[in-house]
Amino acid sequence: MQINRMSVQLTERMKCSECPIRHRAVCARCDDTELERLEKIKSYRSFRAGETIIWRGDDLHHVSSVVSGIATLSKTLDDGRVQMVGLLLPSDFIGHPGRKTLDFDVTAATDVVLCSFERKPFEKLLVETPHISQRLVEMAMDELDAARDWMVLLGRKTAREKLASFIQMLVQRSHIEGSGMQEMTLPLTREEIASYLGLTLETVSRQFSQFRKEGILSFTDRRRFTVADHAALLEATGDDADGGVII
Amino acid sequence: MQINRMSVQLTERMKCSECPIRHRAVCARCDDTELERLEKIKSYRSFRAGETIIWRGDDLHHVSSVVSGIATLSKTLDDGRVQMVGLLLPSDFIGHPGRKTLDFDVTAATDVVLCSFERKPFEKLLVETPHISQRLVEMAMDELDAARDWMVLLGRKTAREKLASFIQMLVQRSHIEGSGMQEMTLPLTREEIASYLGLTLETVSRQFSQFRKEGILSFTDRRRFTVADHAALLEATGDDADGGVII
DNA sequence: CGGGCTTTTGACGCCGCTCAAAGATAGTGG
DNA sequence: CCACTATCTTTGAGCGGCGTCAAAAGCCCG
Repeated sequence: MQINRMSVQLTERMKCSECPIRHRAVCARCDDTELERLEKIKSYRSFRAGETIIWRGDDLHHVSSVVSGIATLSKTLDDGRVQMVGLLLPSDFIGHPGRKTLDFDVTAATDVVLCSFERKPFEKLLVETPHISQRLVEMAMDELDAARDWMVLLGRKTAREKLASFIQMLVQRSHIEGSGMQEMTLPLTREEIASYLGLTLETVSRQFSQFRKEGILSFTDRRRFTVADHAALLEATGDDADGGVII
Repeated sequence: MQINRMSVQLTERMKCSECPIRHRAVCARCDDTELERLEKIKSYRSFRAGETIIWRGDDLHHVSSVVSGIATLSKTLDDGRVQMVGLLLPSDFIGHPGRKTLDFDVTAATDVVLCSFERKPFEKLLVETPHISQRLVEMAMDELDAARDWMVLLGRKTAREKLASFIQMLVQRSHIEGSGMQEMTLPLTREEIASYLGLTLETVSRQFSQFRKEGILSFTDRRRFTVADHAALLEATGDDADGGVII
């Protein structure tokens, strides 16, 4: 765990029309006029890996889209048990229209760049421009679907199935066309993966070792690996042939 | 489990303005004009306890609000393991704007009455009347919050904590003012509760017995009970003093 | 009264947690 | 550039909570 300094850095201005997440983020359906209004209240903010972006209960001054990097949402029980409740990838949205705090911590797992909007003006826009709330419904519904797949994983899957499902999700996500064995990098530590899967870090480590022994995964490094036997990985997820999608 | 006959029954017409869920359902923010448009495409449908309302993958002809009763959302793995992924109470919404199927089964846990809208016209309305999509965002966000609390329960809580949290949720929900020990009725069987909590029905039963032995719950019947020691129940949830809200 | 559910309770075993220690890696400062 | 330290990861040993299997008891409805 790294020290959480307030080292927010402003990134140079970028035109929405040139934004890499333009077509998938909350602004996806906006027309030029709406985009102009968004431009006025937006700013880019950067966070280093390990930094906390938002603490549970903090007053939210911004709502944001993830432009690059990976952030985690997590909840902590009184006695210190932690459960990750969300994984934010580029284009995902942070914020809860109608409320001014979040009930979980948001942390940068890797270096992260956010496109942030001031909350108040954004909520005004939300009422006035249907394209944004329509897109927000879609995104919230998709996230609900993902949350439900995740609940099946947490409630019913074995440690082996959980880890296989997690890796399969990573593969599907980074698999931007062009099959074949490409090297993958784990965006999370063993402890974070354990927190994601409702396991302990020791169990996660043991299951990784097991997959390595079985020739399903091949590690070059503790963070970098390739899927050597994709069929076996799918088999290990416990899902239907297709491999249930998680997020 | 009961046989799932297609015994959908039409309920007599009711004016939206007199609807018991008028102020909390998807139509909460609608003005009279919008309500009139909704009236034209709405119909009431009733289901008996145990009936399946929608099968995973079925073409959706309607989207609906629960008017009365309790419905469950559940997912089944290949080998038969089942995880409940949602519990629908009056005013909750069934449907996924932009898709024509659901990825889970919807089942009536008790007798259920739905207020259903034809899907196509509803989606048209969604684009044209911002009040509906705004309300839908709110509801989806609330459900996401609930799903996240649920993930903590599934991933990190013990059997005892899970059951205590479940009962605490029931108490909070039915506790419509007027404290004191009021008798509660479990809306689900042991098996359904187990499916909700990521446990087996035997473990649920054992934990109920344990709470009875400890004098925390007092049963008059296997479905009816009162909370005899509310402080101890809260203590057993594993949450903060307030008792984390689930859904 | 009898048959089918639901629920309870017991016996037992295993998966994953806990505790512990050593190994690998990266970052820091001399 | 290397030693030192902090962090992350691996691996082992042991145990306990919860799942599995089994049987009996309670309850509802015909």
